[in-house]
Amino acid sequence: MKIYNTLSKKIENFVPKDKNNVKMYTCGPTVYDYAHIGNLRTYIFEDVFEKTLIYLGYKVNRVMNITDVGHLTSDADTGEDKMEKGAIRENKSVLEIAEKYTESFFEDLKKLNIKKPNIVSKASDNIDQYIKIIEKLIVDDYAYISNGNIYFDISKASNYYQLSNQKDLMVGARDDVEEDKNKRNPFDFVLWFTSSKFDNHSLKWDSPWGEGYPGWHIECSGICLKHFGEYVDVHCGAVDNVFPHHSNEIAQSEAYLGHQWCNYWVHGEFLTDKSGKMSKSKGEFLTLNLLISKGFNPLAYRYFCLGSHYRKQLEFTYESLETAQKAYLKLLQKVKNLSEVGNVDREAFDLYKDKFKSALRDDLNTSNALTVLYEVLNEKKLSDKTKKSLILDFDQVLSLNLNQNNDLEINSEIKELIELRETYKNNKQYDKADKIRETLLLKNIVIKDTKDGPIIENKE
RNA sequence: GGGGCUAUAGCCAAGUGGUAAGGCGUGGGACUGCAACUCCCUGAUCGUUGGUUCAAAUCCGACUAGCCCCUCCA
Repeated sequence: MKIYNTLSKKIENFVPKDKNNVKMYTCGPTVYDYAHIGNLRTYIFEDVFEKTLIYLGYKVNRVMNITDVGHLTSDADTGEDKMEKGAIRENKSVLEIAEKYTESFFEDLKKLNIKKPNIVSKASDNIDQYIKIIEKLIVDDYAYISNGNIYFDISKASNYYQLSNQKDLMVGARDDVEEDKNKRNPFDFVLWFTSSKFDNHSLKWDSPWGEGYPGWHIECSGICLKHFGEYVDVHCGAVDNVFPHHSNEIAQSEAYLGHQWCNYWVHGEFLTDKSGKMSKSKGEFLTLNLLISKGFNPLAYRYFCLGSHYRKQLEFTYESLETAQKAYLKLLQKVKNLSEVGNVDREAFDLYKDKFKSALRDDLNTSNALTVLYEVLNEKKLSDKTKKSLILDFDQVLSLNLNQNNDLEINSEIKELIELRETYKNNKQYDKADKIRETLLLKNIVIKDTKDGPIIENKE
């Protein structure tokens, strides 16, 4: 398949190092608060990516980290730990915070039909691994100690600019970030914090450099190296990770390994709103549960994301989500209406499956993939059976629950009501007939009059 | 200040040199007691402006607008 590689800034052929086995690393959440739907967009994209690879015949081994320590708002001495901040906010321990939001994160993934990665690893479970890496980096002179903290020395990494081409660092581009005076070079980043920074930090571990905790970037490198060894095929995240997070990961990992490490870097774009990037501190904090409480189907949000391209910013408005939901429910309905009779036309099946594959193979063009789905649905020459098998096949990647059946249980009471309504209709007693329709609706049953008599359906 | 992205109908969006896919919505029609469902019909010359070319939404330049990153964020 073809995929855009941030490393080369080109669409490239994706070729794993080991034939059909793909090693995929995806940056996970920092679990200090609920995920907002912008965060979730990235996980939807990664899910589609993983499922596409599987659909195309690859075996995918995927690792994701859960950041429960070390993610600071700044390296400077005033920088706060996000986890610690969350704990204070909710008057809970850091561990409780981590547990609570990890759980809610995976609940969100489940609602969006996102497959859980094979391996999920907590940052705090891999301290030994970070220490091992940092020790070697110090020995090899890639890292130095300053004011108790260990920093990676960027001047030693010749490959540092390959990912972001970032050459001019504007220190303190954000007002709320202060410069870390302990660094030799502003690009240097922390590998290990010691107690010199925060005496009251609740999570700390022994290390050769004193009690402390790891920096944010070493966490992903550590977990990735631990599970995948010397090479990883593809590393994903959102665009804001390109610099500094992923640039730093490359620097430290390749310094540690002594050779090139990851061939493909794939990044998802942001979900924005009218004012720009979606964030937890600005504007409405849009969680998946909030959307659900407003009557949206989580999979309508997935459909909304699928309609766009992962490398394009997508602006969220309630209007467009409503449009997506309407289209999604309509799609479900149409698939539901397909009958199971007839045979599958193998030739047509293969033809459309190829089309669908081509769309995905083309840098995950999900929008075109959906178009193929509609093409199948609207093609008059195809039997319902063929359509249904194709659509269910596509749904392995799309994961839109298109396989819902319309198997509604009709008990005798309902049957009688329907028959009674027919009688009223025939007698033109429409007010009574409509009353029955309302009664059934209260039981979540929708009745529709067709040429062949009334049919009933579950209310969506 | 440095780095990068985007700009196609009301909305989402495909398109990577040969005279604009698809979805939603809108309007009209068929069906219906009404409604819903379903079906049919219905719209844009592609931010602006130069240029390259027989031919450009597609390539090049300028401009305009918006967004992102530069140690919180997916």
